Amino acid sequence: MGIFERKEREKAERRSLIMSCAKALILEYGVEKVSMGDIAKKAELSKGTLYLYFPSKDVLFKDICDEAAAKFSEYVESRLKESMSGLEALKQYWISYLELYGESDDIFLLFNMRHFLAPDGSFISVEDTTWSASYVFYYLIKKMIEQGVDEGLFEKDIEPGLIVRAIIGLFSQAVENAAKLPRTERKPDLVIDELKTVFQIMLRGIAREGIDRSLLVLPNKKTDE
Amino acid sequence: MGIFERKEREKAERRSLIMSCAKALILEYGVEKVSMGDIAKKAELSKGTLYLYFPSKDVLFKDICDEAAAKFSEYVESRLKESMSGLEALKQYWISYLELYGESDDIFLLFNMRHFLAPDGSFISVEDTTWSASYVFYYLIKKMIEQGVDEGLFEKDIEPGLIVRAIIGLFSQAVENAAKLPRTERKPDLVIDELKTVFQIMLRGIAREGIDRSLLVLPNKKTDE
Amino acid sequence: MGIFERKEREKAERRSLIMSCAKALILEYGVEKVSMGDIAKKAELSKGTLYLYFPSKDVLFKDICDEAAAKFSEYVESRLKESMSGLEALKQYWISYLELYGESDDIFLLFNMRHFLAPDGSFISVEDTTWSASYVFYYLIKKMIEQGVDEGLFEKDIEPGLIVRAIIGLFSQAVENAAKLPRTERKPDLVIDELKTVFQIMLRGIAREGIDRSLLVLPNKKTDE
Amino acid sequence: MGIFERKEREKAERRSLIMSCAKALILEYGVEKVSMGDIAKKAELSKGTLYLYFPSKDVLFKDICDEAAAKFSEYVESRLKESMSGLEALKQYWISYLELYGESDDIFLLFNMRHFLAPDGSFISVEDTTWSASYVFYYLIKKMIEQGVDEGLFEKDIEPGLIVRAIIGLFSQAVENAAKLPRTERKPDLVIDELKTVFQIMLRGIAREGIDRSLLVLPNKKTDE
DNA sequence: TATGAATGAGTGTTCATTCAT
DNA sequence: AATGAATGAACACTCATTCAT
Repeated sequence: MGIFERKEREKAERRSLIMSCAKALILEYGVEKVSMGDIAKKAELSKGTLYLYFPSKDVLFKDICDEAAAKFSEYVESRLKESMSGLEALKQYWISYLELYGESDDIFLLFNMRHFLAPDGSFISVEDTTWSASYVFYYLIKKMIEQGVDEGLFEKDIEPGLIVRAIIGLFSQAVENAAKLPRTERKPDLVIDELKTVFQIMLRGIAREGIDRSLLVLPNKKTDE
Repeated sequence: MGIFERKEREKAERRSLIMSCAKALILEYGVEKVSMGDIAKKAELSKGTLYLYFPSKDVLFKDICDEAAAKFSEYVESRLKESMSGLEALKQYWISYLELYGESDDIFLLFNMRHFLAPDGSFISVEDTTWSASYVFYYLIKKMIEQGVDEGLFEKDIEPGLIVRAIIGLFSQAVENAAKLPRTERKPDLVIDELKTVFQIMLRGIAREGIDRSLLVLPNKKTDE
Repeated sequence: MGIFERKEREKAERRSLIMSCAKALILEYGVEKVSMGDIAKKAELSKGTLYLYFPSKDVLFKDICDEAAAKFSEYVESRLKESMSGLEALKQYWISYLELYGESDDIFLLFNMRHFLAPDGSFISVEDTTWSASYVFYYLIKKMIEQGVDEGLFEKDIEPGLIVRAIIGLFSQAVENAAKLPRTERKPDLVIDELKTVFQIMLRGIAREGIDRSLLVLPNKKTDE
Repeated sequence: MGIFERKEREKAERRSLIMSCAKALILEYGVEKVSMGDIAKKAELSKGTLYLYFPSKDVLFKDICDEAAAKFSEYVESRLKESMSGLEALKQYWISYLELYGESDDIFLLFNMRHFLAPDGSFISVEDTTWSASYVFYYLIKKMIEQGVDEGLFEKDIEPGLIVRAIIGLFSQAVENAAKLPRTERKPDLVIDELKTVFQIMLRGIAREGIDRSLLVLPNKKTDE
């Protein structure tokens, strides 16, 4: 009975090895430039073996994307509390982003690969099958905004879905642009600053008239409130 | 004396034919997927002929992009008046967008191809050489926003460059996502609505506190003042 | 009656223009790198026009080669006198070579293009149809050597044809190698020196035993005897 | 334990198959005319497969050349003895040439491909990096000649390097010209005879005055000394 | 006669995918 | 399960030659 489990575990490990090698290469060279051969070499496996774990390059890349999305979702969700207001949740989302951005490259992949993997219009409808994990992610933010609306912080007539898509889009862009630079030239702080500013502008833009803007200021690393 | 002109015209027409076939294919399948062979087939020309009009694929694509950008720039600029306030100019920009969006696909391409042509981080710096016509375009909006700041409409501490990049980014996304849909499923009105909403939110977000939001409402097709 | 002649003359001039443009390009870039398009551009003619004067690229190149050979042959022949001994004739050949080498590039082409144009073994048999002018050229030297044999200067049992081919081959190589260098780096004097040395060695090698080697020394620019 | 070796052997065989197909085509049609497609077809492999064994056309051709040069060098070197005089060594070189010429086509390629691989003037300087194996080959002969000079057989004032280049050049030509003929019409004996004569003439030409020419006669197949 | 736009087979090279082992 | 050799279609680009004008 132990043998089967070990096999399963080893299989999962291989799968995971392939994915992490692929991720490393994508981050180094960009999605378009990475070939199955490159991944195989990096993973010290044969090209054929890759196809034992993933039916195609597209699926491999999609899975990477999903995993990153799931990881981020979990990260955020684990830090949310029932008692939080919509705004607090959004701020926590931002902090999670900041933290994960510093810690791991997954956040990069999550947004960087969107164009490769979402060929059917995520701006118009993220609600589709290919996003799977991202789906959860999308709803997470959407719920925060809806809660904000309920709590009277945001305008009643906004479409939360649309806002989420815009936000995700802006985040994606920041990452993509950063990713296009040679790794050494990336200035994470600059990207983060820009993102923060734009995020804040979005929040202000959807806030009810008369809301005190100082409430909408995003924290820098830890909520200092 | 007419013969030379006719030849010139025919040449220009072929050039234009190639460009429009390329555009159609790009809109249908995305920049990355379109090959010179595809374009040749669509234009019912030989591959070799393409190279009579464009020295390389890159130049062809760049020309398409420049043309679209130039067209839009001109369109907007021709409708701007010295006397306009920053806000009025921005509204006029929006109207031009609306009108051109209905008329031609160029606006699609303009944004859709950004990734192909600006491989060095336009979010961080749109100010690069490869954008040429887009360069003008970028500064156009930037000036409008700066004027708005001067006129006391927008917050003094915003970075206009950053805002422009965010706006351009959002527009690009909308277009890209629309472009990814099978042509038949595209709902232009939906895209326009989304865009309008997001644009308005951005404007609200950068507006000085206390500014009457009804001033920032974008027109639907004609300025209703 | 003048009209026909003028036309003929103009035709010949065009032909000649094309050839000289082609020659210039061959000398600059090497035979393999020159295309019909390049030649047309240099001659300020259309590609089509080239085909009015030459049925194919091969023929054009062959004609260039023949012309150069003819020119050299004439040059040498015009300087030969009935009264000359075989050795004197050979020395005169060498002088002609030297002089033409300094004056014009034809000598370059003559040998440089051999490989392009003589795909049927000139070492084994120069006596073939494609060489035409070179044919004369070949026999010229052959006769000199034969005369040298008759005069008791060279060994009786040598095969003059073979010797000629070897000599031509060595000259060709020198030119080819010089031609491969960027024009600026060519050191004509070096090539000439090498050639002279090798030519002398060949003469010594075929001279009868006991012949005074000082007789076989080639002049430097003018026979100083 | 045999499986790895078999794989290796098969791999080497394929590599060798590709090389020999390429060689056959080069000999049949000339270096310039042979494309990767041709080679693939001849080897009954796909074009892609060729790139499994050689990273580029240039490398494939260079490898062929190197191999031929190495083979010949080895062949000659293995037959040389410390005790040999310069002249004996040169005769042994000639015998090796004769023997290998009869046995394999490599000798053909060695010289035939010179133009492809030494684009920077081997007559002027064979001493360049691209020759690799040929480099050894060149120095081999040079040393023989230098030894001959030391032993008082050859003139003191000759430049051995120049002589080697001339000799190599003549050998190349013989091969090239032979190669240009349709295979059926090649008369190896004729070529060999011509070459022998020319080689002997060169030797006589550099021999000190008064040296007995009968010493310089090259053997026909076996040293008859 | 002269043009030059058009052709189309050709070049070397890459890579996702398959399959016999 | 794992391999990696083999494939073949795809890529951007070139150029000698033709032909309607």
